[in-house]
Amino acid sequence: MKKLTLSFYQRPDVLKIARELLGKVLVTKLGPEGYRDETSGRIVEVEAYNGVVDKASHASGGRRTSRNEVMYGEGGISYVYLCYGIHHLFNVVTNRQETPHAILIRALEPIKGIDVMLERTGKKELDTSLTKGPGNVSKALGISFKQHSGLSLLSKEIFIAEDDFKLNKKDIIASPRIGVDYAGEDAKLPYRFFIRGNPFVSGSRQVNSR
DNA sequence: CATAGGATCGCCT
DNA sequence: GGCGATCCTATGT
Repeated sequence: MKKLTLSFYQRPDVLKIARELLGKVLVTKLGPEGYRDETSGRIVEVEAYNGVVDKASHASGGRRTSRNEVMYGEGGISYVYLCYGIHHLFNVVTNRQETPHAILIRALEPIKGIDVMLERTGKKELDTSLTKGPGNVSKALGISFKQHSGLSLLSKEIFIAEDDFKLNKKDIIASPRIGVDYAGEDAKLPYRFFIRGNPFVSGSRQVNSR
């Protein structure tokens, strides 16, 4: 496995990067047990947020607050925030400084540390709900907004790597993003990408466009 | 200072 | 498919 480099994250096309994140492996090594608490999973569902011109983005219209400030940083860091008072949502910041592109990681297929993930989520056995949906992803991997927002994705605590897994382009499906109805016309943009037929993909409809 | 609402989830019917 | 949980953040006075 090799870590993705800054040059991967700092490219200008957030849609392309989002597609390329499918099949990569998100790894966290967090908690008191250090490396023993390693958890990882293959990314099977993402959503791209295209900066200031995207009404669904927290950075829409150049909005800049203490919460979303890290979106304006260099590509290759995390943006984690609290949603509905309960869920921590993990994003990858892309592009260069001052261009607030981000990609929400919505679902993983668990690879390592399933026992640790079960412990963190209070579940008894592995089923697809363990890492299906962005709230569950963060919970299983131990990611929280206070501790992990703005962290470098080249750090040893949180990073994304690639192994020899290959994904056929035909198995990538695009659809509108979920839960962004407030964004008007932009809610219809096909900025959600997922791996066809993967059981960990969230949502009831696996709508096909592309 | 007060208030409304959210890039969700899981349980209920 | 409907709804309550739960709390931080943004915004307005």
